[in-house]
Amino acid sequence: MTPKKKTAYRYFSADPQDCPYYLVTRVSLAATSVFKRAFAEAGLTELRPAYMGVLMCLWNEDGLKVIELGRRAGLEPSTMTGLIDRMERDGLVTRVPDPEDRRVLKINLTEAGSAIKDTVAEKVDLVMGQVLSNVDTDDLAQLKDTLRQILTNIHEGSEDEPS
Amino acid sequence: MTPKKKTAYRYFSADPQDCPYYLVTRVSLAATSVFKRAFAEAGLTELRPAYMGVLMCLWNEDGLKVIELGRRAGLEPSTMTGLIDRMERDGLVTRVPDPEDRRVLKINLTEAGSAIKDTVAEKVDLVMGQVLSNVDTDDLAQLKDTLRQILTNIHEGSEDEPS
DNA sequence: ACAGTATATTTCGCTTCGGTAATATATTGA
DNA sequence: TCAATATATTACCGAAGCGAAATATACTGT
Repeated sequence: MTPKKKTAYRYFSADPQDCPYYLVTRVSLAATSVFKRAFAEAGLTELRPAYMGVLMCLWNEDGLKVIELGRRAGLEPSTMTGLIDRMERDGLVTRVPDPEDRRVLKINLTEAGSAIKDTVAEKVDLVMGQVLSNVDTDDLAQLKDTLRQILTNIHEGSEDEPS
Repeated sequence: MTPKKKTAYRYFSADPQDCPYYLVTRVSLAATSVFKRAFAEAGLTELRPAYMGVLMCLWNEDGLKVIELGRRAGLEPSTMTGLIDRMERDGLVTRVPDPEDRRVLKINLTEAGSAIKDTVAEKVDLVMGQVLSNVDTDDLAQLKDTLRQILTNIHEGSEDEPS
């Protein structure tokens, strides 16, 4: 009946709203924008969205080295350099040489970096609450599970597979 | 019993794996990386992940103006300029002045830009299939719904609300 | 001891994105 | 007609990220 099978793409769609990649990217960028504005409005001029990941790691455990911070925040070492540069410039962290291993620099919170913790935590929680309004608990849990599954897929796919 | 109520954050968590913002951002960047490598391996050296949104719009309807492309791809006009610059440099599109309105430039696909459609569609479908393996249809639909809801929340929140 | 390898960090170049301001053209109202 | 306003695009700047290569230090086996 069908002389030539029509190419049936499962994921390729002309409608961006139907493309998971488009949606994920858009949400990521839009959320970043929201955080940026929220911080500015709260007078947290020294705080940028990208700092959050690093700060949350350091509030939990101060003095981590660059690589470890990158691992926890999901960023490449080369990305960390610029990020730490800006955070240092903005007075949130300092680089402290490690006497035990002269290759490593430990990243330490400054007074200011420690002090803003509660303010930031409140603001982040508030923003997340707005962004996630009308998303019930189950759907949120489901969202996180699916995203984690996708990350697993990607990491497995990029591993060296033996012959 | 509890003399001072402990601050119970609903979303603020020290564990990135539990933070929706972290997960969404990570998936977006990781997926971009996968596309980049896949295109390189397929010999599509002139194609970068960011081009996909624009190309998909143009394959659907050629000759759109910059602003309209940006609206459909979810990008600011100022972002479009550099993107179109690179796409033009890489031989995928051209800027054509619109005689009806001398402010606008219509973006047209080149021969090369049209020609790669099928190759790209196949590759994208393949990559998406790998990235979304172990994610069943319902979960994927749920994921998209939730992400769309979040985008709606963000856009509503940033609208000018009357006094 | 030392050559080879591994690890930590940086440097450099590039992409991708947003925000603000400038420029050019259209449109509209008085 | 012409001033005010609106729209389309670009220019410029900074942030944020990746990847390859360079540099410095540490470790390991012989």
